[in-house]
Amino acid sequence: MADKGTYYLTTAIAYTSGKPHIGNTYEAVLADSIVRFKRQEGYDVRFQTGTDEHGQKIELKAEEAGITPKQFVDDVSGEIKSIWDLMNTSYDKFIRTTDDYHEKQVQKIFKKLYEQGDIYKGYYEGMYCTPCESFFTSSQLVDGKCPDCGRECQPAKEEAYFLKLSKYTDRLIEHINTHPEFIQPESRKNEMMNNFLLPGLQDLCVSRTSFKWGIPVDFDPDHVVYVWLDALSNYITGLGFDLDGNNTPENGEDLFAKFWPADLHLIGKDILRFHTIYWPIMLMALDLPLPKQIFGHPWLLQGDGKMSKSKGNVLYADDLVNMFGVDAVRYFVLHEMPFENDGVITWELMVERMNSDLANTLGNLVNRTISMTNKYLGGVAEDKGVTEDVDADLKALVLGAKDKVVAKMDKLRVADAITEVFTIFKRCNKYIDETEPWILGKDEAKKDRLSTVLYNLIESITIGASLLKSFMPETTEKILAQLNATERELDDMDKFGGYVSGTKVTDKPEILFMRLDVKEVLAKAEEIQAAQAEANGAPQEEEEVIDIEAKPEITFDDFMKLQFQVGEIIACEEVKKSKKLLCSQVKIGSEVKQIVSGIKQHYSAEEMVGKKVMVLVNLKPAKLAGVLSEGMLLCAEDAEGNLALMTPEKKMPTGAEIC
RNA sequence: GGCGGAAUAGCUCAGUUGGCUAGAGCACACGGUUCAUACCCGUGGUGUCAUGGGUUCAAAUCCCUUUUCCGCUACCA
Repeated sequence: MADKGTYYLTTAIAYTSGKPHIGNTYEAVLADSIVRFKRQEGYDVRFQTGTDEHGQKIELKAEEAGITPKQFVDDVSGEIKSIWDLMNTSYDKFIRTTDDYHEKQVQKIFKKLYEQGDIYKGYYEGMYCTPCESFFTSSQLVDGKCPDCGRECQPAKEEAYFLKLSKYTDRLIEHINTHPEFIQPESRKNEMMNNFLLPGLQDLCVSRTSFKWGIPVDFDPDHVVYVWLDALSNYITGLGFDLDGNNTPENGEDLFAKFWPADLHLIGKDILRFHTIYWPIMLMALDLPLPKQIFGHPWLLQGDGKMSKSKGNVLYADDLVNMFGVDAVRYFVLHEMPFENDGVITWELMVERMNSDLANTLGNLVNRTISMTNKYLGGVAEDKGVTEDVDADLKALVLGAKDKVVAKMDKLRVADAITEVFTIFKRCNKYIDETEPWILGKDEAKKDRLSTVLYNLIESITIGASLLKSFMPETTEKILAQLNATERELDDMDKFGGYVSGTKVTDKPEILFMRLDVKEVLAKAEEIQAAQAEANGAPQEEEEVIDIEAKPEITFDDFMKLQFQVGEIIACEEVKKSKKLLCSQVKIGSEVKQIVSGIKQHYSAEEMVGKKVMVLVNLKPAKLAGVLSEGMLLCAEDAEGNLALMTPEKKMPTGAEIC
């Protein structure tokens, strides 16, 4: 096999705040199928994945669980690794951002950038929510309030270190413009350019003092390194990179020298900005070469309703594998994912693909071929050279498949590549109909033709199964074992006839993929959902309790300053410019007030009309999204941010005082 | 609000620089077949290619109107 050079691929490192669902798992499988194919093509491959383990969220989760952050991330990282293993991903390196060599290099990088003036100390200004201990930008606020808890935020500032981005912006724009393949899919390029690069970048905050669970800034111990400088560096620290040039070799090899720059960073489309702007600038500041390509893949979404842990309808890889098997799940996530748009996953769609593609087209083909070989030829198909016109068409298609798959994979069109492989199997099924072996089998004079036909089939399936290896490695093995064939190298796929004539196939063909009944699968899925809901949401449903931060005590006089009345909503419309606001005309006594509320996601304008609600009447009028609001509709809010309007429990006239 | 993208068969989508009767898969119907996991093969669409207009010998493909959906909008990992 030709030596094609090196190929270094990374996935994003998974955040260890909880068990990854099938959407996260997809990325690992996609990456795996790409690197497996590269290996098949003859590249010297390095495949790195891992976990991102720092941050405030983890500190809080660990505290909730009553364990140390390290214990917490050890558990979750282990779970993620075991899912990656379950999915048969062939990573060479599983990095953790709590690994000591990583932490050490991040500290060195931080210090160097500080010393050369690319990182400076300043103040991080923003809106601060005291109970949540979180900073937000003004654009993140919802109606001027904390997006997490809905309470007022105060302008505040915190000492922080910043990475200067402006210095490298022009170079980055130049790089992006001269390397059209750098950002994939290309449509994302515009978003980065128009929203960030061209208007000018704000400097990036790279340290925090508000929590401790992070890599300490060694020369300023009040600070921990914040998120991206830590997380993104994994791509080089995982190769043994050392800032002073003393790279740590692995098995005697300097991997950084060998594999950097990366050929592909495979990430979700939501973190493209960090990989196409901040990471390249960090590398420029370190005077290191930029990765060759960054591909922001689309998401795999749940079909029926939003994924929610409390509903118990989150799909996890292990549940799917239990139901369908590893390769079927791999096939599904790879096949169902279009290139630029999000894909959909449901139990029904899984069953459909499983039955029609895997059981019917592929599994049944292998099965019928082997059973005919046994039935008519005692399990031994020989190439007797008795050909007919139909053979040429079959051979042409089978031999042409490799180049098509290669072309698709070069463009990272993995779903299309799999489809190309399956055209082989479909063509084989047609070939059986064209040649009708069961008729040949009845005529002793046609035995040589029959043998040739079955040989052609076995040879075609051998090639098809070998091409399938990157996507469904276990299936490839099973098929080849049943045919007693050896795997065909990619370079040998331009010749027909590699299968050793006269080999005996298995006399006990195993079913590769069992057909499934949709109803049975859905019934089992419901059991899984119920179990999940019980594990995650049951206590909440029984009796959910919410504790909120206590506000300072007020006097009765303070309370009496507030005027609450029953109001009737007589008209309501959406505020056009806003995603969250509804504008209501509220009749309070004989007066009508206009009130804007952030409840569009919970109530439609139509259903608002006619409701009697609790209104804070003497609130100072304010403009929300340019619309005047003369009061406030009061709502109860649960932990997930769902709102419920307060309405009088008995019939009350509009204008009635609430006291 | 700003920038960008998309609207094609019941469903999911292909349609390269404008050019032969607009395609694939799934689903559905009918026919064939029986080696096989009730499987496989064949046949079947009058689709206003979202809308209205324009450029052209020729437009799903280029330009403009309108409508609807979607993405991004900065420090969230």
